[in-house]
Amino acid sequence: MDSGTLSTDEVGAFDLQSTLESGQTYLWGREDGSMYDRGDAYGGDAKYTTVVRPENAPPGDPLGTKVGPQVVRVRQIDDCLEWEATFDAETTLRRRLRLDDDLAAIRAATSDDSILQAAFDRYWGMRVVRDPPFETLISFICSAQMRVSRIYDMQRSLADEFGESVTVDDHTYHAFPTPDALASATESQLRDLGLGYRAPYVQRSAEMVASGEGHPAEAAGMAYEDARESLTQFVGVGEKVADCVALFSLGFLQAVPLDTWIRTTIAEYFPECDRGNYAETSRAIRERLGGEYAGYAQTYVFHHLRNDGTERSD
DNA sequence: TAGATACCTTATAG
DNA sequence: ACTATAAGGTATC
Repeated sequence: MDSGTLSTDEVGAFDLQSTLESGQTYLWGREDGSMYDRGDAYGGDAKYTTVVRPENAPPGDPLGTKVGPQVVRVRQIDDCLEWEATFDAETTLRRRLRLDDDLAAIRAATSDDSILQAAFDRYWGMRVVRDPPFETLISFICSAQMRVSRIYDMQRSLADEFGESVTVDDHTYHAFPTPDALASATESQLRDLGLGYRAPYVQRSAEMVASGEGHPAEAAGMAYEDARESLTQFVGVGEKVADCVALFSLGFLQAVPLDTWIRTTIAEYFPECDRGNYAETSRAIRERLGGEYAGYAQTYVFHHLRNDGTERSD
């Protein structure tokens, strides 16, 4: 196993638990098994694991020289991010966790509204993630009308059932399924995993990618609103899910997914931004929150409201 | 083209 | 215990 460390001196403030347990990514698991278990506790120094595929690596990433699924584990001890992996994972971690983002500059470019500043203060160091496009597409197709903890369970079930396995240190992990694997699944098999009406959406969208009809990564080079429109070609993907893929995978930091939480926030704090339809409301709240970094603002507000809004965690 | 409705499943509130 | 409601919406009519 390779290993290494990254400190805040190198990458600025970061908060691993908030980054990985804020409903942005469903590709990591906690070694203690309590991912998204509220109630049980603080995972400040928990160890997180994910399985990555060499074919998802950008040019120059040491990951790209490997064959078959690879494993990365990370934990945060105070100001230090410690990792161990079956390859030299620093490049991958910097990219996937957006460790090169200048958080202070991003915050400075967003609005000074109290709700947003409270979220920044509370979870300072949280990063927007940059997950692989296909994985993100499927995860957020599954997210429709679903709680975060259940979305996570569903992705875990998909991986266990259809993903390639890899064993490290006597522990077996499963990679996220390939487009081929999910395209070959039947609706009935997917319903058995509890996907409900999302089952045919997942199968058909996977089939589109597997057959070459389209790929979510193709939207990366487009102008933001064209990218969002393009992503809705996939079955089960409307404007909201398209924004999630744009933000959490394709690097469109201006994307603000209009979910139930942000809609509540708009009604309460920014009623003038409600323009009656998705596209116009999206533009208004994007300009209001932070323009090119509005998606970062949304991610902080979402996590803050979901974590501290209605429930008492203490 | 805008608006209403059905849709799987499960955790939680009442 | 039992029912109603809502959960990071979308497709269809």
